[in-house]
Amino acid sequence: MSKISNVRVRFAPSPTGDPHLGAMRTALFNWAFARKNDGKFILRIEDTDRNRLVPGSTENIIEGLRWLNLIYDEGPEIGGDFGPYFQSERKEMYLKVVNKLLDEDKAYMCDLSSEELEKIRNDQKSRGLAPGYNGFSRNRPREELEKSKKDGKPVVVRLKVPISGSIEFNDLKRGKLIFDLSKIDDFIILKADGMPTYHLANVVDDSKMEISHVLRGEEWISSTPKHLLIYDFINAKVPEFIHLPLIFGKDKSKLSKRHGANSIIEYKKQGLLPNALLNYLALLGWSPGNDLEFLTPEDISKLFEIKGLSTSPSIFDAEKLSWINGVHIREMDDEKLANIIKKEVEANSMQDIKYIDEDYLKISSLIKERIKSINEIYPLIKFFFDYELPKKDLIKCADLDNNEIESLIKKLVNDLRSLNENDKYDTQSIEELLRKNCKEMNLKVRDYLSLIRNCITGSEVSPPLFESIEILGIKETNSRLNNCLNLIS
RNA sequence: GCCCCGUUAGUGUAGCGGCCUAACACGCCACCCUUUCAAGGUGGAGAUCACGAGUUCGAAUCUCGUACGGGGUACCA
Repeated sequence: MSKISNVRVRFAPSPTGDPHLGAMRTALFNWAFARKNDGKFILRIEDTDRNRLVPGSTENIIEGLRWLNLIYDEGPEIGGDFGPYFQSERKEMYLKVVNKLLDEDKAYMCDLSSEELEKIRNDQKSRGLAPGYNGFSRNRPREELEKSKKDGKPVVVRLKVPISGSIEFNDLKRGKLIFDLSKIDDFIILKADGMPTYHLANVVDDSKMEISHVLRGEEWISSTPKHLLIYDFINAKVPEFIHLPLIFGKDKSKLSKRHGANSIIEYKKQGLLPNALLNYLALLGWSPGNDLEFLTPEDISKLFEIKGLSTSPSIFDAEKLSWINGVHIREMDDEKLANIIKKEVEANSMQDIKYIDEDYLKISSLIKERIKSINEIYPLIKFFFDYELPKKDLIKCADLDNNEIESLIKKLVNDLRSLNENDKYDTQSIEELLRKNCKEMNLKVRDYLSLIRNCITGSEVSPPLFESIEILGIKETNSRLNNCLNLIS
């Protein structure tokens, strides 16, 4: 596929809460589309609603994008040629546009209050009519409205939407979409507090920032005719539109806290790898067109096509996310995983760390196929660092009594000690020793080894035993075995 | 209510008029491997492609209708 030239796309969230999955997937697709076509990816903060603004959420959005490594070329803290990138800092531009619209009679002021509007709508509903603005101020003289404003009445500016006709656009994925203008109200473009509404600010900015393609959520489809109207009224070039399907929870309702984590900050805390989240998100509503499932961010940015997008909403599946996180962990280099493990140990262990890098490398290869998230690392290898004696009833072996178990462990301790004296021991010699002892006692491998495992790790589940003993060292292993001896004698 | 979008196994997707008695992946079940747990391997259950008409020699694929789901209808985005 040839590249599209001069691509400029944007991710334009409102700072009204933590960045959620759906928003991040929109960001991902925008990012991928930009990268694919050697275009620019822009972050713009749409903070025109001062009431819903949540302090800190802009920072969270930025942190989220950073964590996911969705690097933007222009944005709030890094600037760019089309700034500022906070809508609240672009008020003058909107005002200029609005005034021009007013002068050209393409917009008009209205002094109806929210309460009055509400009353009108309720009245319409009760009479079985479609609720909406009734055009109250559409033909009133401008001076009258200017006076209202001077008198301190809340005055908004509305767009003069044509009474009839239709407007259409071509969604790059969904095809031609046609809307009847008579169904569209004279909607508000400038609020009484002097802030623009989304519709106005969004169009002005996309135009001024020379956005070429708008990839946004499906919830915007029905607003698109409004945007088209504004583009037309201000004589601006219309970008291409691609509407992305929504993401739902298991019960087909909008994704929320009830469905598990929704904020991507929470996913970070849950031990997810950013690349795995990206991989999963990419597969929700998009497909490279074949059976490929393991995708790195680079793969996504190379393979991304509008054609591969889906048009129907998808349901978020935490289990598949978890699975793909496991795949990404397994695909990771041992060195990289070893570093992560080290950090997890530093964060969790009470003891002094007594292992060298080589040990971490070994641990890494032992556990990489046993974990599906970073948070599972420490519980699995805790016994290396913070040993807890097993419960008494874990010191058992087939139907042997305590005396037999005691002599069995004593023998092992002795044998291990002499193995240690011979110096060089490794996984193989440890394995040979244990298997030999097991055979001599006529025990099932399974029974014998689980006794030893329980003693040494304090748990019935652990990474492979022989390797674990090697890493632990024979001295430490024997000390633990002796502790268990005390427990049953 | 009105406007708009959508509908392939429980979930995500593939399919783009004949290769479809519908494929892959997650999940589920069984078996194999195996020192536990995993991972891996093999196999299985699970979809009359929402339903009904039509176009066509032929439809999951094209058209229309219905049902269902969702979105919008705010001085929210």
